[in-house]
Amino acid sequence: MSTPVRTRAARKSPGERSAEIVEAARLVALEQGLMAVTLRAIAARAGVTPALVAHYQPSMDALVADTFAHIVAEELDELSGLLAGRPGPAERLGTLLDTLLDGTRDDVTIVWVEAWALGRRNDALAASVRAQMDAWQDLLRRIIEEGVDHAGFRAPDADAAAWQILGMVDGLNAQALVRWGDASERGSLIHGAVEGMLGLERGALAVRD
Amino acid sequence: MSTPVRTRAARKSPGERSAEIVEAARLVALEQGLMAVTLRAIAARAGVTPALVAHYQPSMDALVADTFAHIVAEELDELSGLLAGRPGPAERLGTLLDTLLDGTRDDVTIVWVEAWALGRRNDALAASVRAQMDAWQDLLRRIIEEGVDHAGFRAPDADAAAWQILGMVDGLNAQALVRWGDASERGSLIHGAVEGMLGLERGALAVRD
DNA sequence: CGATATATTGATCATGCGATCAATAAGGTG
DNA sequence: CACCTTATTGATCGCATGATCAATATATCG
Repeated sequence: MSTPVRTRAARKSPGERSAEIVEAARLVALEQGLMAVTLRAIAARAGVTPALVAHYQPSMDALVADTFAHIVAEELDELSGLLAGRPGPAERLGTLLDTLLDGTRDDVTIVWVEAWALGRRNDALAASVRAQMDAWQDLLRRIIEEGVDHAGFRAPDADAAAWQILGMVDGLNAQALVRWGDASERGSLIHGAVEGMLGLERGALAVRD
Repeated sequence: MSTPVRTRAARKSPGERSAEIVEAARLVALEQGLMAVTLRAIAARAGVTPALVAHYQPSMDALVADTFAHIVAEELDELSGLLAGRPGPAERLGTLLDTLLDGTRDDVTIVWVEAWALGRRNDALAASVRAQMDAWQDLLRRIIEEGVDHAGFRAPDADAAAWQILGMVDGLNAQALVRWGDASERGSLIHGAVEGMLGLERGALAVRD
């Protein structure tokens, strides 16, 4: 067996150790969901004792909330960077939808779904979920507004359209957690719906590489 | 305090007791979510010992799956009955959307959200979720097909449209679990989106009583 | 080099979970 | 009424959770 003989963890500065613990929590959440983010799971991941994890965190509720925010904010950053390289609103919107529904995001989706559920009993998590929802809606809304101004999008209310699209993305992804899901089928669903909602012709959001 | 002195539960037939336990599980799930469906919670609700609840159920996984199916199927039945009284496809679709997003369904929504999450580790539950999703999509698809035939709906693919709408309904409801939610705002979002997707004029799905 | 501050640990507690089983008591039957 | 089937229970096990704290070991500083 490869059961490593546990040796005492090297002494490190609080800042460094704290960052390691947050990172371990992030990995646990992505691999097994937010509900699996426990003192012991994080400790095992970080090569440390549960007591040390507890020592660095005020409470599990706060740790779960931080872990959620960390995961989602990081993905938002990455996607923002990816979108910056796209020429126009239609390409940006198409890339965004394809990225969010490409079928390789179940790990992040399960984090969202569990956050909605756990948020009912974890106020800090609920606040974090609200903030992240707003951030994503904001990104989407800006693209739509830009498209209305410069790419022929027809959206009388960009704010509402952004919520509608975000709702459908979240709903389809959540459903896909349990349903056998052909990613391309899901992608086609969201493309068709969004093209219809924004008055675009079919295929307008197709990503051409 | 009103802590009732526990007396031995009256002896009942297996069928009757089993039904009581299923009903108690249903109430627990609606009040506190699927994750709170435990032997002890059900037992307290049914006025019985945990051992008896265990005696009547093969496993908790199966009990949770049954509870989910019971709750969702019952709601589908009720809604079907309600829709039967509506004159045409537009009225049926409008009533369906208003019912699903009227802001008084958080108890059922939390059951759906937790079912998606728990379904990853409970095969019976996942199968049940799939079946119920199909049933709801079927109801929606039939209404859309009828609308295309007789009420001017423009949906080249009724099957896809039903999945799109169901995705948006589930997504918006799940988000509303954590977000302060003005129900009328959500209703307006979904009405607007669906009217756009089906080529209907604004207000076509408004429910007129 | 020795002293001090503190990062780290092992042990332990209280709680809640599903599950099991012998013991008990209630109801139906002869 | 007596018997016997079985619905119901209390006790208990093994496991996992978050939390706490005195004890220990290590890095840093004087």
